[in-house]
Amino acid sequence: MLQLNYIREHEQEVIERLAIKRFDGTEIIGQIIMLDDRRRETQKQLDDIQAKSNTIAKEIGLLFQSGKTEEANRKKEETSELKNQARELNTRLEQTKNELDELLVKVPNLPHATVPAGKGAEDNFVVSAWGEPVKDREGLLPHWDLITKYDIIDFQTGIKISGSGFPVYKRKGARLQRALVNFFLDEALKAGYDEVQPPYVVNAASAYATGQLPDKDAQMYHAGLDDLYLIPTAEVPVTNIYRDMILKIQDLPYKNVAYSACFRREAGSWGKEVRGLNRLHQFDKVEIVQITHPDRSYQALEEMVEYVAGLLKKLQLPYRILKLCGGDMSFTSALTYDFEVWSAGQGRWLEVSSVSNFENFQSNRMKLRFKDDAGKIHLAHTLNGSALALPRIVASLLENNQSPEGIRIPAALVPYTGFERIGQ
RNA sequence: GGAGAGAUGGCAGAGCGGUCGAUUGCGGCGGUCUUGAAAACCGUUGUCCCGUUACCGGGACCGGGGGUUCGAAUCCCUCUCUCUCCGCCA
Repeated sequence: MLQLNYIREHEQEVIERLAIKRFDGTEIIGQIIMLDDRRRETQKQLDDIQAKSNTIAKEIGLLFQSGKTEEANRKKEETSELKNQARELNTRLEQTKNELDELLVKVPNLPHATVPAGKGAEDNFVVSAWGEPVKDREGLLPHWDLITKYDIIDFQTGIKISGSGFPVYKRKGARLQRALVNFFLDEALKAGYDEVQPPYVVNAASAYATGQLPDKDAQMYHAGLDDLYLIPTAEVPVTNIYRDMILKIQDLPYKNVAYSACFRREAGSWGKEVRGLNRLHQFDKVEIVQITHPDRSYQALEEMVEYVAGLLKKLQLPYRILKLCGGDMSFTSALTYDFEVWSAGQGRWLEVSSVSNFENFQSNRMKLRFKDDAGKIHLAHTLNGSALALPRIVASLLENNQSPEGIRIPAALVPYTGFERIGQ
């Protein structure tokens, strides 16, 4: 969430920047400042009363010790009124804090100054592109036909076991999954990321810290008996490693990579656009996360974008990089680049990665800070990116590399798959 | 799942109703000594909120929440977690 002090000191600027994200902050920002004023005022009054009570309590203690019981008892009576006042103020303070918090968590992150205005996906800005998308679809099959043809991914059996969106990967399909995961992890290690294996279920505090709660709870599977959420991305558990921590400045940046299965309910987003591997309830992803100094986060973002681009080049998949417009950005992000690969059999671009800088929006929620050389404490910046999500990579690999002789595996992946071709 | 014990500052570990934000040790930082280092000695060492923002002042925090009391790290209730034993088990 945004920092209160920043909101107070830059009220107009905050409202203007939120408008880029198509969020009308005129009313809520005013309310937040008003509630914070009330919070401060109440806090001040409460502190004063506590100070008085503390003084009297100490005096009573001394009186008892010196045997002046009568005087002590007289003093006791003085405190009862103070106690009532304190109780009242405390209740008001708690209420005010809760109201303030409820509003604060509804305000999205401010977009970076370079984020273009825009309504939705159609207004995203194409930053760069690489490779030659095959536009002639003559004789090319979409991946949902290819997986049946070669019997490598089985949606029907997945439906029997779990439901739609939970495919069973078989034979070379299963081995391709494992190969991609290992390839992505090894590449990240080479690029200096530390590998971690996080839990796949998280508590509410973790989901709240990265911004999945309170807004997007309908997108997560929830294990009600234990009140745990299945992770929609490894971003959640990996970033939460650093929750409530004060890091040493010289240890920054922290760079982690994690493979995990990801679970998404995708409530209300099913349709023909999302056939086959285009959208699943369970999928595999390798995620990179960085915790950086505020002065270095945009440099880190560029580095992460370069890194993801390198992966796609090694896989020889034509891609383009989009800078998301305000209207298409996520709630928590300050700047996001999306990667899309060309899918020849469907004749369209598929989003395979999203790389974002959250600045201190997540850090502020999760109290992720660092101490500088002077001993001062500041919020760190958090970033993450998919590197990469498997299903659409697989879709694109299958569709782009199909031939009468089968599906050709890109050279960089062959050491991991142990085969060069799917099919004959 | 059953029985018992516990949760205190970066770590270890005292305190069990009143100068306790907390003894002490280790670690960290600064200094004396030394050609340099080690050792020794001296000093310093948490976070958050509010006011002043040079200095400083007030408040809160001893796992979370609630209660008793003039006053709680200390007593009571409750939740969570950890450890030991038993059970179950990859």
